Amino acid sequence: MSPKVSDSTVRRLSRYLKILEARCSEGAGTISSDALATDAGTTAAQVRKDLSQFGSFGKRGQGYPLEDLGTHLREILGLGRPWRVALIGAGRIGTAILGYPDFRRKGFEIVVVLDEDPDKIGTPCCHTIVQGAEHLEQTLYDEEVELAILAVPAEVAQDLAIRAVTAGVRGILNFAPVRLRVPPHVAVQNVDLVMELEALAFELTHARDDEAG
Amino acid sequence: MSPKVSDSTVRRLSRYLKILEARCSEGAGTISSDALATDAGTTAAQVRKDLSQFGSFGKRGQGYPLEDLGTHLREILGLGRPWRVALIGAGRIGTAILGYPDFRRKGFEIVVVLDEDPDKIGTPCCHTIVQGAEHLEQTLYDEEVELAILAVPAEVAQDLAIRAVTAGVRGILNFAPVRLRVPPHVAVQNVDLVMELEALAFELTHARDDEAG
DNA sequence: AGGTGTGAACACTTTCACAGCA
DNA sequence: TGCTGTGAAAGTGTTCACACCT
Repeated sequence: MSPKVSDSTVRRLSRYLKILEARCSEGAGTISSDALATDAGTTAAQVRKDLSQFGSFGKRGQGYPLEDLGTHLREILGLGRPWRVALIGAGRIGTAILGYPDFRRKGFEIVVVLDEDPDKIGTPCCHTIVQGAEHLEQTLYDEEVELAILAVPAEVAQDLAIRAVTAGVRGILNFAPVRLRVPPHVAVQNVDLVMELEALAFELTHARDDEAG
Repeated sequence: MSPKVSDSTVRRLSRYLKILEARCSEGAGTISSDALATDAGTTAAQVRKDLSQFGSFGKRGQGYPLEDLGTHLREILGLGRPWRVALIGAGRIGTAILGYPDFRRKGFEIVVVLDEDPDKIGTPCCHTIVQGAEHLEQTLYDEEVELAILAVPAEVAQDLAIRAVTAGVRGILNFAPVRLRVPPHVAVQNVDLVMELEALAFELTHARDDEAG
């Protein structure tokens, strides 16, 4: 039933859903693959291929029912139920993330915030109180945390990742610029800002060449 | 001379460079494609293919000279010279970025910080003073800014992006969850944290299926 | 032997084109 | 007629295998 879905497809599904939600609030009832493609910055054929991997959600001659497709996409992406998330590291990036309202809106509930800094422990931080990291395993296990956001210095990232996995975490969003070594059943997504800037630098440096030809 | 380089290749080059720099400080003189691959989480053949697109940097039977390859990679990625960067938006994410020391280390100098909040304007913020956004175009032009980091609410992102482009910016690192419409010569890299979490949710939701078969 | 550089094979993704249903 | 769903074609990225240099 699930014949491997590529990462790029998943990213696009995510984008489609956002577009649907925007249109839904405008009250339209249906959307064509062409319109979706334009908004998402891809092609109509791509949209149809992506969606057809999971079922036939459209009506020929009409397009896709907005609300219906939205529900399906949420189900496909695994957003049909809330996810319990731990934020590990309440430094600059960590607190920035905590203030981000979109997470909760999409069903990602940050139920634990951990930090090693004694000054931060006990501090209220956006609905939650910062806890120490000594009992990380127990806390994450008790709170039934499934996802962890790792916003800690590179030196301690690997250690904390393993401890989180021990506590039952199966997915990690990693902001530390290191390649985490985790068991195969654990999913990791890396966010490396320096790498993104380097990609920009590369593109701009080689722009002249591309234009020629 | 430059026959299109894929985005994944650029990301890997970035990783290779980081590994080289780490090894360089340990004082080793040479590294094999196999060792580089292991550290980078890819294959030896992939490493050689990636590098061979830009030249022959290795010595058969020995491997790649550490320092030499590092210099080449920096040159390839466009890190041979510093980049002047503007941070647009000094909110939570903006200030988190500003505190990130790795940017400067890699040659990305944040020379301007802009925000619309009157309370923030004039405030010192990590070596820089926050300026108002009214004269964005003039300021960015005067400071010869080439890259912009957009850390503002989604509603104003598109407008500020265009204004930055008008001021001569050719690359944008965008944190707002919107698809920016910019002229074709402008490079955009998006960082959408909700999307990353959704990718994790998808993977975990479909994990059972994958293991079967 | 040891390890790079590279064409050829393979796998995966995107685009095309059109049959088929409303 | 309009737009979806999909096999087949084209395009892109990765892996293999081996010639070749030290």
